[in-house]
Amino acid sequence: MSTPPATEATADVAPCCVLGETIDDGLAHDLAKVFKALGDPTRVKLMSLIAGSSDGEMCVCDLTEPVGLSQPTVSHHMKLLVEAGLVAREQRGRWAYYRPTIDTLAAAAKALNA
Amino acid sequence: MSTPPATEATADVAPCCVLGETIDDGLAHDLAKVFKALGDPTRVKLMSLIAGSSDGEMCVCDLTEPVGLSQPTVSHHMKLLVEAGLVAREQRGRWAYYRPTIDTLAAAAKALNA
DNA sequence: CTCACGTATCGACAGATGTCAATACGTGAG
DNA sequence: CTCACGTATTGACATCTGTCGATACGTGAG
Repeated sequence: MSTPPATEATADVAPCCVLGETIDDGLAHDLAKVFKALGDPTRVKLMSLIAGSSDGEMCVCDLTEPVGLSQPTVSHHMKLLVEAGLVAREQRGRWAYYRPTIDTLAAAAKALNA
Repeated sequence: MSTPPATEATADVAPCCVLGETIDDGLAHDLAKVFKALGDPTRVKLMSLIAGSSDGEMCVCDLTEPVGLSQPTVSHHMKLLVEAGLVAREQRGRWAYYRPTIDTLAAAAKALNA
């Protein structure tokens, strides 16, 4: 990426959006990052799988089969979800466990209802 | 696209998503379509502009300047938002007015909390 | 009808994105 | 330490996406 060195990592949606006020460039960028992370059917499925799991968390090894993609690809998608702040990653032993951060999506959606 | 000829036009999010149940391919596709439409800072701004306007609706001519893009580009973005079911288009005279359909986003977000 | 004007479509192009195979990294077991 | 195994990174490639200029389409004014 020609990534602007700024900002980054777990874009946290920001406070609000008063009626009649237009959101600024930075907020628009952060919101878009969250929505873009969910703008792929595979990642939607991943989110659904994790959210719907009995423990509320899953490791990569459990996710590759349901979505039918290679391990590196799933790992890539999970990284995007983490960077968007939609899931949290926790390393336990050799496994990486992911759990949803549902508030992020709710906050992003709320910011647009304005 | 190698687009499946099926489905299409104003993807309407679908009913639900019970806890413990994984969403199917079609629903994942529809949800992704909605989120992808908001996965661009320009479109986030456009949504915000329209939602925040006093009349609750705006025409393309009022949108080009705030986002600083050409008319064809704005028209293109609006088309995507319409196809995602996030805004409704109404032609009145020579102008095309757009108004938000906020329920679409709320329903999509809800489907993921599952 | 003809014209002006707001909007949509087309063609083109640079850059982003999803995917994989190959490989590197980290951690627990022996 | 060494090895096996789960995960992440890299490099490559086809496709998708955002943007523009040029142009076509539709509608109200004259």
